[in-house]
Amino acid sequence: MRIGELARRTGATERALRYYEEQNLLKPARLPSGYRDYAPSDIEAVRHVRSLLAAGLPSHLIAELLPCMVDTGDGLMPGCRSMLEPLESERDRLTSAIDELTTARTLLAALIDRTPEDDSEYDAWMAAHASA
DNA sequence: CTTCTAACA
DNA sequence: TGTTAGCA
Repeated sequence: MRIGELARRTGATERALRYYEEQNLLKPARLPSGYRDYAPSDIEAVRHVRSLLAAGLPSHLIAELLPCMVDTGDGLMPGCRSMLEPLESERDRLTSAIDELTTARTLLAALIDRTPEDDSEYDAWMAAHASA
């Protein structure tokens, strides 16, 4: 399939798809016309790329990882065990990021819940906090 | 009409 | 990344 169809089917822009190729994340064949010719399996590959890129993984790591995921429901393909260490690092980085986001969300949620619909209780609040 | 490369009021 | 120009 050509770039337009892959873009439609993945939600990625054509611009992004060409960028992925430039980053060696995808290596579409070329039609005699010069148009990129993507394999059906690239649909899933693009989904993985978008997810991992959004999670902050460096493209070079994703580039190495993709071929390790090909044709595997779960684990990495044989010969990809060297990816384990960097992947564990990314996993831990995401765990920390999630913790920080959760803390921020909890703070915002509390502020929102404690805020009255209007300022009708403003005077009471002032009285309760009057210092001098 | 679709895709391509290159480039940036 | 968007977007556009100028081709094929």
